[in-house]
Amino acid sequence: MRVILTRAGGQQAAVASMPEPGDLRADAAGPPTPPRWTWDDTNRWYPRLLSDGVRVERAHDLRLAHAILRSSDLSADTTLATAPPGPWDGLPPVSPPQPGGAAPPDAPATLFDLGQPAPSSSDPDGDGLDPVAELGAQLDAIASSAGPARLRLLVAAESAGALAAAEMQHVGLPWRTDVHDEILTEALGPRPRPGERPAKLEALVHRIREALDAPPTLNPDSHPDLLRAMEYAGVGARSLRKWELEKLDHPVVAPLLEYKSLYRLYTANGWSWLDTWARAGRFRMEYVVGGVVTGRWASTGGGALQLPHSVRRAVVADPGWQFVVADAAQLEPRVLAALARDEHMAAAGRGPDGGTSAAAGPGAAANGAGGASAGDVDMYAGIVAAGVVETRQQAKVGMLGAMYGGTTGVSAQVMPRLAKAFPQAIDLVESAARAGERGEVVTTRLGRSSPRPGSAWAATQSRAFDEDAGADDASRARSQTRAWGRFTRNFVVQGTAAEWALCWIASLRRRLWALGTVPGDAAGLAPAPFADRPHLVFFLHDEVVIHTPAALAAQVAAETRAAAAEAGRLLFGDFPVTFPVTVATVDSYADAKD
DNA sequence: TCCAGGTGCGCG
DNA sequence: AAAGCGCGCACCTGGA
Repeated sequence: MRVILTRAGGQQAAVASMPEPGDLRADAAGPPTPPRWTWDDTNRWYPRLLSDGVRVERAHDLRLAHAILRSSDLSADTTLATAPPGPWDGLPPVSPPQPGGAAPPDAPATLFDLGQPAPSSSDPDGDGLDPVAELGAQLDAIASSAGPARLRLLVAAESAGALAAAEMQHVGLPWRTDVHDEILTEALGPRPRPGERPAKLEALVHRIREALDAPPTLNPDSHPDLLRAMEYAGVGARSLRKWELEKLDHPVVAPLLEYKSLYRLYTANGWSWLDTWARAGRFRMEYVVGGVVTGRWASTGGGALQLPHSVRRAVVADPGWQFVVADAAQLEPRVLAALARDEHMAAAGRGPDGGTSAAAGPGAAANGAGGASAGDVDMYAGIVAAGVVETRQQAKVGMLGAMYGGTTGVSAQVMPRLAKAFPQAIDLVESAARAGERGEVVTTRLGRSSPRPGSAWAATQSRAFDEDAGADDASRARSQTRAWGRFTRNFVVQGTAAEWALCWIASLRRRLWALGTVPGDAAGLAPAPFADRPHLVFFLHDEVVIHTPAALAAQVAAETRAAAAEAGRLLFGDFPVTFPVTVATVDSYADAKD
């Protein structure tokens, strides 16, 4: 049974899909399945519900699901995918409201008027965005696809991710502006007046000019300026990259490297960042769910996914609360092992002894403050123990090379040994690369497909075959071909890892809610509906931060591990791959360093 | 004065 | 172009 709810006046429609009768029967013994809210864009509706203290358990985000189903190889033959481009294609995401900002013009005063009769379809704005028709088309596309179960899970996970993202935006990341200011003052000197450099930067500029014997007009922020001065002084640098400068032996190198590092802190996460982004003790980032082609999240505003380690000291839990910081250990190689169903590689991931030790299971003990416990199931150590390579560093660089397409250095050296030990895993990434080189699409475990190369790609390829094509035309085409192969090679791994992470947080947010509130009166500073409950505050590809009443920290830690195991089962069934999680219970994010 | 492009670095 | 993937952001430059 699907119940359609429209607000009074009907300018906007939201659709709630109620449990099917079968679901109700299956749940007869337990609590009823909560409704799945279906809407055009989670960020149009959910922030307002959260402001009213309402949490939504399940959702179906039509915009996100459309993007997946439209391009998935699994649903390529469906009506939805073969239809001409429509209004749901390329729909820009709704930007969530900023706290204190004006309500968006189309924000409804109340979400629903339950007295309204349910329409069978709705296109109130006449913009072609009919959520009822679109939901029907999507459910049909999933059902008639080549992988209904996979796509159903992917759409559910993507939508759950949208809920989690909106919730994290709602509560914000606890941020101590006073601690941040201390960090800055310590590194840069006191906050400068507008238009002036911080004292420590100014001193470094003088040292740089001195070392180069350059005039006071030398602007260290101007690359052409600086390169010219360095050439004149005979430094011999081709660029200003850190790794390049480090190779040089010249008095300017040390102050210049220090200047670049501090300059970065000052411009990217300095006082003006603080003024703009850390309001009222919280950093409210805006996640862009599905913002990366591979399915990873992107972010906009404040560089939320690039918070330097040097300022994480400012992320401090509220009084009486703690952070549980959980990190999926060696996520991508484990995902690769499972994707390829490579038993030997999966066994290496179960630890140096192949997983026979009791500590290797998902039940590995939760640890106390500052501790971490995934070290004994280090996959790279497992690869060394299996005799594939000599050192952990070789294992790590080799695996990264396999997944990224490295062709030189250590990664190229150890590749033959990896290919011999783990033929199925290496075959998988190699065929993904070759498919990309042929201009073909590759697809993740749950059905997200890579984009096709753009028109410029084909143009470059055909130019290489012109009669008057030169050697550089050919080499340009070849390098472009290889680059696209590296992209598709990585896509299957990064994209499937992103799916694992979506399932992880989807499971986790459900488990955290189920932990309930703490006994007694421990309402914290977080807004409703999370004021007295553990909740997610940060997500970074393979890492989560949970803000929790201290009394629940141990249970939260256990749930992060259980959720990781559940994510593994959802994606890979009973294939014996493990996803150990490094967990730290801390007062400050900086104390969770891996 | 605005904008695209290049450069470099933060994160995973 | 480091040795290979994916991002966001700040700055400078040079042209409109």
